[in-house]
Amino acid sequence: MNIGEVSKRADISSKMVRRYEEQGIIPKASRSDAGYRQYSENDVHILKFVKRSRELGFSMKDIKQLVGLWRNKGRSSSQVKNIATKHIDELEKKLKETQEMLKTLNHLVKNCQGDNRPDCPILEDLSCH
Amino acid sequence: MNIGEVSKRADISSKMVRRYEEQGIIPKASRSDAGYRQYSENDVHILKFVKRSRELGFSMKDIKQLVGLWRNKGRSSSQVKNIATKHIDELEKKLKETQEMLKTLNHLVKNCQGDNRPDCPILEDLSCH
DNA sequence: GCTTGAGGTTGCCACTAGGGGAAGGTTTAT
DNA sequence: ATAAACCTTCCCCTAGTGGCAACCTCAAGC
Repeated sequence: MNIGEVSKRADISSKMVRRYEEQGIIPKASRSDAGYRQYSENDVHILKFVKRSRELGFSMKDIKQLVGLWRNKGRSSSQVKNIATKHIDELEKKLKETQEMLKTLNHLVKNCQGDNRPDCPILEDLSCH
Repeated sequence: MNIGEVSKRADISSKMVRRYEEQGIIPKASRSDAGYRQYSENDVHILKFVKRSRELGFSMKDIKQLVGLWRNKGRSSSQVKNIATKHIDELEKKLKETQEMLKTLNHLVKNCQGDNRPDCPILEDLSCH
């Protein structure tokens, strides 16, 4: 399988497949005589794993570790759980920050007339802190 | 005022003050004979405006427009409101995505024993989609 | 056999909003 | 006079991706 095929099957751009290889997230692909990367069904499976991990917001660093654990039958589930728990903490922090921003922004927008006049509570807030 | 002073007063690194100038977000500073950037109270005010905007999550592109509107007394508050409303929409989209991730992750983590055994529902989820 | 088009290769630049540091000039205090 | 603190520009780094350019290869049609 060439990179175009594996990329279609895993729904990941060829670009990112090469990048994952560079970063050591997926094993180095073997090459054809012409230097084309060659892939197997197993590679599709790994790439789908990576894709699903990205969809859950894991960083590349986390995903590298997760793939390693996935392929290591001697792993402890506690190692996986630790990575996921840390990730949850980070997402919750970001969530709270976003909620704070939205709270303020919604309040400001509600009080802004949005007409032709220049008076604007949004700008007033931004300029006074 | 040199860049160090203005940077302390606005609580923005000197690095970013220079960068905001490059990007046209703040006006180009005049220079001393030695080439040092010179700032006024008004520049501190603009930089605080930028900082507050960042705290509310606005992009640099948005902030450039917001600073322009702030300094333009002929503005319409509707222009400001439009920028803020679009930003709210984007934040809400991100918020929902993060909540979705958290929902899944919390469910997976809850079902993972986190012990010495290799069996792990988190890895099972990641490998099956 | 030759051309054309699709798909592969590498490498470089861009974006988000910054951080770090080198190499060198200036100012200020001792 | 000299050292410390400050300024300048320039380049590289972060994470994750898109896009482009130059070049190579493979398969199909004429």
